[in-house]
Amino acid sequence: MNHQSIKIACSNCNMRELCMPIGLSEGDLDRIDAIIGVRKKIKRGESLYLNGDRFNNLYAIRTGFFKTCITSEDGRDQVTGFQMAGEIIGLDGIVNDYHACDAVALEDAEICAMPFAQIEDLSREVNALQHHVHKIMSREIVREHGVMLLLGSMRAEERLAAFLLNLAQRLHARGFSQSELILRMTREEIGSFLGLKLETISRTFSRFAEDGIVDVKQRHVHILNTQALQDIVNPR
Amino acid sequence: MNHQSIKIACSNCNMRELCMPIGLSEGDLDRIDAIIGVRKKIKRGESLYLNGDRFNNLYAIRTGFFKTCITSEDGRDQVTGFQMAGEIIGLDGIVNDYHACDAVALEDAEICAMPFAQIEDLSREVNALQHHVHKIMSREIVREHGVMLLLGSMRAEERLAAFLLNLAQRLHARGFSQSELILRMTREEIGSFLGLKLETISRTFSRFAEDGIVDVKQRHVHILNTQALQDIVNPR
DNA sequence: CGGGACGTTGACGGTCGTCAAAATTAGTGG
DNA sequence: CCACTAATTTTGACGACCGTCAACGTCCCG
Repeated sequence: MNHQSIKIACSNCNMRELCMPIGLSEGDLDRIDAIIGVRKKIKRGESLYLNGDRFNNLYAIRTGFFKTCITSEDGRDQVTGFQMAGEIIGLDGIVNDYHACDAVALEDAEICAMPFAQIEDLSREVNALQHHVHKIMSREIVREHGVMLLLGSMRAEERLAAFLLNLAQRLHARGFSQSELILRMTREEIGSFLGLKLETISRTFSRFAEDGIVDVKQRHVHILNTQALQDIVNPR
Repeated sequence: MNHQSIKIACSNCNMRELCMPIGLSEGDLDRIDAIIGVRKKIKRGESLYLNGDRFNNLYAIRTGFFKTCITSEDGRDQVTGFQMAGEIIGLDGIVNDYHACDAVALEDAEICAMPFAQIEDLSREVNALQHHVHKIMSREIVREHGVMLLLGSMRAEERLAAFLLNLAQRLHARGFSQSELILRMTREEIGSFLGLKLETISRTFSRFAEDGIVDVKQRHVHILNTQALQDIVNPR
């Protein structure tokens, strides 16, 4: 598999500052580079792993966009998150050695597979890596607390406003526009994540558009009034 | 502070198999014992930590019952979980060095404070401890996925049935009855956790009682028909 | 024994889900 | 490149579920 000319390495990955600890020495960075196993392309619609798959790797997203979702016994579906470049997925697999959700690419994507056993080995020697792994997991726990607040106590407009602001903020941190974004997921997937039906998502988008808060053309969203969205999320 | 006769040690803690990795050597267990800093009593209604508090410790619950909750800027409240003996809380603080939620005792409780810096130090040397910490965090992530499914796609009856089954199962794992339990939290706190209002909790309890599924007297709950609860959660 | 917190129940209304149909877009194969 | 089908989105009408408001009942603790 040596047919690519570009060296695969965290050291020259432009997502480094997002998924790696900062202030690593050259040597330590090289050691981390060394445990990146496979770099793989995932086509839109394909899954990186499925519920029940044996857990071996964490995955760093290099490019592309994923959703993670769980399905209950009786077929209920819940999107638990949307992940973009620089984010780490697969943490759900650690506890039982089997993945507890599906990770599906919403657009063509590239990931770096990082064998978790090697991460544990190396993090015993590189303190910054150890702490970084802990922070990533803690961040995910805190993020999910926020989703619980959203699902447990917000109305449809508030949920969608919070969702849009969160997406825009994360995209902006990656160098994209603060106000223009392309949704990589369907209304149904947004609804599943937000605990609403796709019709409600569509209607709420239409209402935002009527109110001049956003401009929506299918999956192209232009946020015209960020403050208004914030006011919807956090009514004084 | 040497006024207690009983030695405080994981080695003689009856919650050990719940909060410690299994198969540790005597020596390793002693080393873990050594990092347990303070054992503290928390009275009902008092908080172990609050949102914004500096993060220093993880806490193992020896006895008692806690809730964790977050409050949004505009005063919305969300209970993110209920924790009982043998469970670890405080993981939310790792990512930013500040706690991101409140932990409040719902009955008089005792906790062991474990300085996280020392946990990281020791887990570099004791592989089982390192992996155990990872598993605890991953378990919390997976648990929260389940809560998201509940909040995002279940109706009131289903949520309460799932909640009761979960509580009963965890209490049973601690040697209590499978079918009888005492709720340590108010209807309002149950409602906050389940994304429902307290009146809905009360009404749903009444409906379960009418149907002969549970016997409810204030906070005493007797599950008369576990299968019926499971059928409510997972309709065929 | 009294007061406050907690719980129950009823009536009513709003938000969002359900069902349905039509419009628009995306994807596929000829 | 176009035709055709499938998938997605929008919009409307209606109803169910749960929230809101209110009153009352119960328990606990000082």
